[in-house]
Amino acid sequence: MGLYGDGMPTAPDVSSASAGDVLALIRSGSVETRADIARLTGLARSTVSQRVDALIAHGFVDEDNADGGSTGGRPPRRLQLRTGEHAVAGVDLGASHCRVALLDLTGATLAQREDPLSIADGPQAVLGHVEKTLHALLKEADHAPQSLQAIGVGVPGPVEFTTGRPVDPPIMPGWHQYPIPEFFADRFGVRALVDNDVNVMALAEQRLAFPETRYLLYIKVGTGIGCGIIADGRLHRGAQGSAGDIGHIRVADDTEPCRCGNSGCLEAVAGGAALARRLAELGLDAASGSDVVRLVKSGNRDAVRMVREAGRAVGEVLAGLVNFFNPDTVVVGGALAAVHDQLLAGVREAVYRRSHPLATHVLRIEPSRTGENAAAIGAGILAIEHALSPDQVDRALAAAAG
Amino acid sequence: MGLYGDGMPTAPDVSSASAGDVLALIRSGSVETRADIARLTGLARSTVSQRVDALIAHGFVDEDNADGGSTGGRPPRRLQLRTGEHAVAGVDLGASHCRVALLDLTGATLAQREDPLSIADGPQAVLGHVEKTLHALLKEADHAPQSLQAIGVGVPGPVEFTTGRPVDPPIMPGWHQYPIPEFFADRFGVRALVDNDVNVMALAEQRLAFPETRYLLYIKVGTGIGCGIIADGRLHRGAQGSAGDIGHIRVADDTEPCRCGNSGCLEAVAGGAALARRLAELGLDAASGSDVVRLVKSGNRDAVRMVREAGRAVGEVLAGLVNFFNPDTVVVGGALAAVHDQLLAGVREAVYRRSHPLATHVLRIEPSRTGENAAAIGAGILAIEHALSPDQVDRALAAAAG
DNA sequence: TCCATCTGTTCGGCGATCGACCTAAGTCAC
DNA sequence: GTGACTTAGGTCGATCGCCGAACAGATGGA
Repeated sequence: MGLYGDGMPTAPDVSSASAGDVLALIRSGSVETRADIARLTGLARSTVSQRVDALIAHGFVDEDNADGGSTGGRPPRRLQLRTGEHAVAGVDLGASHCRVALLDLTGATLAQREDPLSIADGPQAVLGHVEKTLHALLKEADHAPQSLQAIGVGVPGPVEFTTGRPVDPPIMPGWHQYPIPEFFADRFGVRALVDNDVNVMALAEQRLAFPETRYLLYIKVGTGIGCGIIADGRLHRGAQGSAGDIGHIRVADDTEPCRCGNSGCLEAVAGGAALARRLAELGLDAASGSDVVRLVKSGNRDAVRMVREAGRAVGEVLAGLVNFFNPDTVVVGGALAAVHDQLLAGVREAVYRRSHPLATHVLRIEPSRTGENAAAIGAGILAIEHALSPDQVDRALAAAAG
Repeated sequence: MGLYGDGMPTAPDVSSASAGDVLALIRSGSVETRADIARLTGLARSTVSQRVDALIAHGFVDEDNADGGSTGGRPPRRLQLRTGEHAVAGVDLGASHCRVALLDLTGATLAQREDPLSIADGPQAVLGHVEKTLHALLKEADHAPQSLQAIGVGVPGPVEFTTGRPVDPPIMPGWHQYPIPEFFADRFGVRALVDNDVNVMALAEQRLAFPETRYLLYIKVGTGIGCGIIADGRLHRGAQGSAGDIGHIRVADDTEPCRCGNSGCLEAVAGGAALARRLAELGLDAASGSDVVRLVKSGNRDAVRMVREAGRAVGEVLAGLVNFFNPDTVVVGGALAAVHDQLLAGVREAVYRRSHPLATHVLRIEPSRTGENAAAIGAGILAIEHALSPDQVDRALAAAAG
C-alpha cells in the first residue's frame, strides 16, 4: 500500500471505468492486479488488460513481473504506479523563506531545498529564485526538465484557486493578481496550482497522516493563526477562496486590541507574534513565535502559562467551529505546535468543555505529524492529484493515441 | 426556465453523457432542444435523439411540439421535464407539527396539509399519520400511489443521512436509531431520504431563491438556533451528520446560563424561547417565539430592543462562521425572521463589524424568501434530486429495457 | 504426473455511437 | 410568391469499443 493507501478522498468510481479511473484504483491501493480490477469494476478481463496495457505503454504503470502470491493458480502480476521518469514540484512560499521540493508521483521526496527569502521582494524575484532552485533540484535528482508533470505552490495569503492569483494578500506586497500559473507555464510548460499555504498543509496532513478521515481541520498556530479545511476529502476554499481565515474571530471575554482594528481577535490573543510581544513586555527576550517556543522549552513559567492560555483561546474558537463543521479530526500545527503538550492541553480542555457531545464523541484533536516541509509536500500533492486525475490521464492517453 | 433554472449546484458533466446526464441537462435549463444537447455534449445528433427518445418513452421528458423560435431554419422542438404522472413527497416533522406536501418533479406543490402533532408521540404514531396524510394527498391530487417516486423527510434533530436514522435526537424521544426509510419502503416501496430540518430548509432556500450561489448558510432562528450549510452546491453534513449545530456556540461577553449546562450559548441569548422567557420576566405575555414576534409587530419597545440584540448576538457568532466558511450568501429564517427588519439589522451590524473585508466583500445577508412550507419543499427537493439523479434515471431505463 | 485453480491473452460477435445523407420546416432576399 | 439558405431532426450503413468464450500460462496439491 502506497502513500495514499486505503484512504483516498473518496473511493474511485467504479462503473464503466476509463483508463484514468483504473489508474486511480491502482494508485489508491484498492487493487493490485488485473484480476482485482476486473472483480472490482465489473469490466471484462480483456477490457482491463487493454486499459492496463495503455497505462503501461504511456509510462503510468509498472508491472512487477516477479513474485505473485499464488493461491493455487497462476500467480498474478502486481501493478503499481510507475515512479520512474515523472516528477512534480511542491513550492512553499513563506513570509521569509522559500522551500522547493521535487517529489515523485507517490509523494516521496526526491530532493528539496530551503532558502531564506522575503516574499515582499515581489513575484519576479521570488519566482525567479524558485525557477533556479527547481532547475538545480531537477539536476540533483537527475531528472530532465520534461519529466516535470505539474507544480503546486503554497502562498501565505488568500488565492483565487481557479486562476491561481493572490487576491489582496496582506503580507505579499506586489503579488495582488499576479498570474503565478502563467509564470510557470512559460518556463516549464506545465500547469501550476496555487493555493493558500495553510490549505496545502491541511491537505498534506490529511493525505499522509489521516488518510481514512474525510472531515479534517488543520489549525496552524504560528505568527498568525489560520485553518485549512478538508470536507468530504476535498479542500474547502469557500466562495472567494478565503475560507479558514480564523485569525480574527473574536475570543469571548477578551479585549486585546488587534492590528485589524477590532479587539479580542484570536490572533491578537494567541498568535505567536502576540505572545512574543507580551513576553517581551515582561522583560523577556522574545521577538517571534520561535522565541516563545524556546522559552517554553527552557521551562519559563510565564511562557508556559501563556501558551497554555493561548491553547484555551484557540480551543474556545475551535469549539464553535467543531459544532458548526463537525469534523472527525482536528490537527494543530504551526510553529507553536512544537510545544504541543502545553498548547494541546489548552485546546482540548476548551473544546471538550464547549462542544456538543455528539460532535466530540469521536473527535480526535492531535498534534501535526507532518514535519516542517509539510507545506511543500502538500503543494506537491496538489500537483500530483492534478497530474494523475482520471480526466488528465485520459486526456494524455487520447492525445498520444490521436 | 424551470425552478432549477440556471443555477444547478454544479453544471452537469458533459463528456460521454448518458441518458441520465441528458435529463440533468434538460432539467438544469442549460439546454432546451436536441440540437442544444448535441452542441453542448459533443454527442452526435443521432445519439442525442436516441437518448431523448428513450427519455420520452419512459415518461421523463415531454416534447413541446409547437412554437420554436426559429433563427432562420427549421424551428426546434422544445424539451422539458415531464411533470405528468410522477410525484414525490416532502415531509416536515416539527416538534409540534407535521406537514406533508406532494410535489411534482419540478418542485411545484400539488397538494399539502399541516396538522398539529407532537413528535414526542413516537415514530409509529407520527409516521402512521404521515402515511395516512400522504394517501389522502395522493387521492386529492388524483395520483395513483405508484406515481410516487421518492420521499424526503426533515426531522428536528440530528440524522445519519446514509441510513436515515435519527441519532440521539434531544427532542424526539423514542426515535433514536428508528429506521425511517424502512417504514416508507414497506408502505410505498420507494426510497426515503431523511435529513435534519434545517438542512432541508437550507436546500430549499438555495435551490429556489439563490440558484446561482454555491456557498450558502441558512440560519434558522426559532425556539432554538440552527444552521444549514450548502458547500459547493451540496449539503454539508459533517462527519457525524451534526454539522450546523450552532445553538451552543458561545457568544462573547455573555454569561446567560443555558439548559446545556454551559453559559453564554447563542441559543440562551438569542433563541426564541429565551427571548420569550425574558419578556415574561418583564411581565409581558410571552411564552414562545411567536409571542415575541407578535410583541415586536405591535411595537413593544422591550421586544424590539431584545430582538435587535438577539440579531447582534447571532451576527457576532455568524461573523466568525463567515470568516471560517466564506459563504457568498447568508439567509436568516425561522419564526423570528418574521420580524427580520429588526433581526437582520442586528445581524448585519455585527457581521460587517467583525468579518474580514475579503469575506464580506460580496456577501449577502438576506431574509428567507421561502415560506412556512420551506422544510416540506426542501425535503421534497431531496427526493426529486434523488429520483432524477443520472444514476437513478439510467438504472430505471436499463431496468425497463431488460 | 495430472488435475484444479487462478491469471492473463486472443479473437470473433454485438451493440452503441458516429457521421454522411436525407427530409422537414422555417427565414430572407428579390 | 418563389427559390436560396439555414437550422432541426431522422435514417442507416460503417466503425469502434467492450464483452465473453476459448485458450495459454503458471502455480499448488493429490
